[in-house]
Amino acid sequence: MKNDPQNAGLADPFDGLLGYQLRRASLLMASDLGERLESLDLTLTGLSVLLMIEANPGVRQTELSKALGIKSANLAPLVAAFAARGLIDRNPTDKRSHGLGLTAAGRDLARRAWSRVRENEARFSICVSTEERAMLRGLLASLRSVILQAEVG
Amino acid sequence: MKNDPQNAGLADPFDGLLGYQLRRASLLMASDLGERLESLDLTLTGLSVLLMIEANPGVRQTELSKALGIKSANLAPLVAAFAARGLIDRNPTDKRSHGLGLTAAGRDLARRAWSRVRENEARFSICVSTEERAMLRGLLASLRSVILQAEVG
DNA sequence: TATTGTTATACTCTATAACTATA
DNA sequence: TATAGTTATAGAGTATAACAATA
Repeated sequence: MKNDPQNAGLADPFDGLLGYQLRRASLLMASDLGERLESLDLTLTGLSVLLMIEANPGVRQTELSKALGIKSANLAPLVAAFAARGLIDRNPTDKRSHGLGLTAAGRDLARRAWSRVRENEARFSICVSTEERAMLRGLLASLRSVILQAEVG
Repeated sequence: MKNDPQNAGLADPFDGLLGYQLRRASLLMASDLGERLESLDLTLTGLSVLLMIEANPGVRQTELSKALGIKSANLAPLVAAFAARGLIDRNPTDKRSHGLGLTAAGRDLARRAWSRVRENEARFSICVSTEERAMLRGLLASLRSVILQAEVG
């Protein structure tokens, strides 16, 4: 595992902070998954794009951009690179947008990527009971509701 | 809040994944805190450096680098910039290393930064009961033990 | 020889602004 | 006018390699 911080002997002033605890846990799992994806030539962001297209065939880049929290300006080169690798195809909807879908090669890569994702989940899921997992999902939903509330109100 | 993903109408293939849930929650809180720190001219990384020095006066850069998971090559310019802003001083220990400490200006900035951190925690902590927070801390500890076990064994 | 700190450099991710073409 | 996609560019963060000074 790359870059796991070790607080050997130092006081950790962030230990009680929710945001810091989330960040540490998130970075640990992301680092492990990132390593598992290297041999597939996929980054975490690339993975999210690939699997989101797989789950939503015909999706447009603007929709993808909103769903993944990636600026459309940053999504463009990712999609272009996937197209260049023969992983996705673009079927025109109107003359300014395309519906994205996976090619056979793209579906095959997605299948192998899912396998790595399951390995990653399995490695860490032994730490988390079913109840804890449900709690996490509830926490995330609560966090997002706080945001939506602030933006609308 | 910048870049909060909105899965409007799209299937979310990652919804059940622990790593993805952690990532989403972590990025939400980090984004909020990052905005609160802008007016103090602090990034999240800069904050962690400042507060770690505050909690560990006399710490050397190598120790700081290990504790925060920042390469010493990347810590050097951060520390230099803080010194240039008059926030930290460097007291020589031997002739190749210095003990880092906060100046009066640094302590004042740390005080204001802590206030922003508490605002950030308060905004989201209404989502999390004391029991949930304890579970989260336990989860993080479990995750890290999985890593240490794999590295040693 | 190993350690501490530094410089140089490159790559990824993310952000804004400006642009083209189309609706 | 607004939308879809793209290009250019800049700022963080992080990675490795090479280096000087010191232990």
